Amino acid sequence: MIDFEKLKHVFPFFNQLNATDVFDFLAHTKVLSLNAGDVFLKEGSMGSNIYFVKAGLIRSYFVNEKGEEITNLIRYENQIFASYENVLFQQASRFNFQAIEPTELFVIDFTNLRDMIDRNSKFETGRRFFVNTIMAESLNAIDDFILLNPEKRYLKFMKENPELLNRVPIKYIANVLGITPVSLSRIRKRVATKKQ
Amino acid sequence: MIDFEKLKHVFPFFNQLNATDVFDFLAHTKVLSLNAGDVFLKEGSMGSNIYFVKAGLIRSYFVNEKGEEITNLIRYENQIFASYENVLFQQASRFNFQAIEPTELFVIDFTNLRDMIDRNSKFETGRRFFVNTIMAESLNAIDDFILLNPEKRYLKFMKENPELLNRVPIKYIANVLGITPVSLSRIRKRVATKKQ
DNA sequence: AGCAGTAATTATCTTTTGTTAACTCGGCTG
DNA sequence: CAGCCGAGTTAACAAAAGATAATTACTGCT
Repeated sequence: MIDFEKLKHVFPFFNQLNATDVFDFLAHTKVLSLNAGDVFLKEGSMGSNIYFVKAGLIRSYFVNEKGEEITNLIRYENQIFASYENVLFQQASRFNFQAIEPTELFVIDFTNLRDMIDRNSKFETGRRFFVNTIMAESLNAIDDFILLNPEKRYLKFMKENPELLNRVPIKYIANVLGITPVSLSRIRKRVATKKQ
Repeated sequence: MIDFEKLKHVFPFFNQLNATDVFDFLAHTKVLSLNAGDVFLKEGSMGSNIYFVKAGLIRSYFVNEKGEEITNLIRYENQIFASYENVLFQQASRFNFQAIEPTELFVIDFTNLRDMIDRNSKFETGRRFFVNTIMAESLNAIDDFILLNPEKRYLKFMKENPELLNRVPIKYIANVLGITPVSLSRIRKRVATKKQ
């Protein structure tokens, strides 16, 4: 079942919804249950889904010219994500999306959401929240790349996502930080010895 | 005067506007004329303006703890920008915005734009275009930081903005690329000698 | 023209990262 | 249980970037 308390925490606009609104919302959502390793959205595929992580952990990645998988996004509980190409531009997804752990996702079809918005303006707040959240994250990420060196980016990432260290391969984190796994390993050692 | 042909080129939704729509739009825009060096939007200030560069060139920057100005955005003709904190979150701008050359900007108050959208749904297309454009740029920029090393980022930047080299101090470009001006200078030398 | 101030390059040295490969450690499987 | 495989660390070297300072190139100004 859906944990509405968490939803309210994450999506402020939920507080404004009455029972009818909630029913309306639920009618347009699906739940997707995944096993660890499942790729549920493939590079090249179309769609207009927005995902909300109810439980578990996913990553987005692609395969570079050397055949290596490069992870560019990690999402876990109470976070929201989408294939931006799909949702924003009606284009094929550039990335694969894979569950890292057993994962439960809410799936909201953005096209349906648009219908809902037309019928109920309260949902507009939710849509805007989604877009603004992604935008804010993206802009902050860019500023971090401009401002911080890899070590500082790692420290900030760990501060903001302390639990991830035990849940994903470190090489995924290295990818997201824009450095090699070997270099991250050295940074981690450096940081560990610095602390004492 | 406004160059509608250019506007149509940059903003597809303009093609859908009739004379009345255009009049409506113009009633909510202002033109801002700036001299080189003018700071027209200061860190800490509020507002909800979206800017369109009619002519000239601007940058966004902030001052770090060492007192150095760090440029994080450069915009020129037919590009659109805003203080995202202002427009998306009704918060104080984190950055200063300065004209680098004599510059003419269209200023569109986003609050007014919202009124316009309510009265005329065609403008919704324009609003979405603005948001999607910024979003796409941001997401691409992040992928570039993850994927490309400084040299490749520089080459890509120059390919996409060939004219900028002669119009802004190179150190601004270095900032945007997330490297030091000294390092960019070396990269430029390396690239130049490689070519022959 | 001469001067001043800033930008850009170059030089030198230190630090960090990339690359490749070896090695260790667990987990998984036949 | 032995063997395998992948993740993570470590090592060694090359390449690149940061920091600082000196030098050169430009621009604007009087």
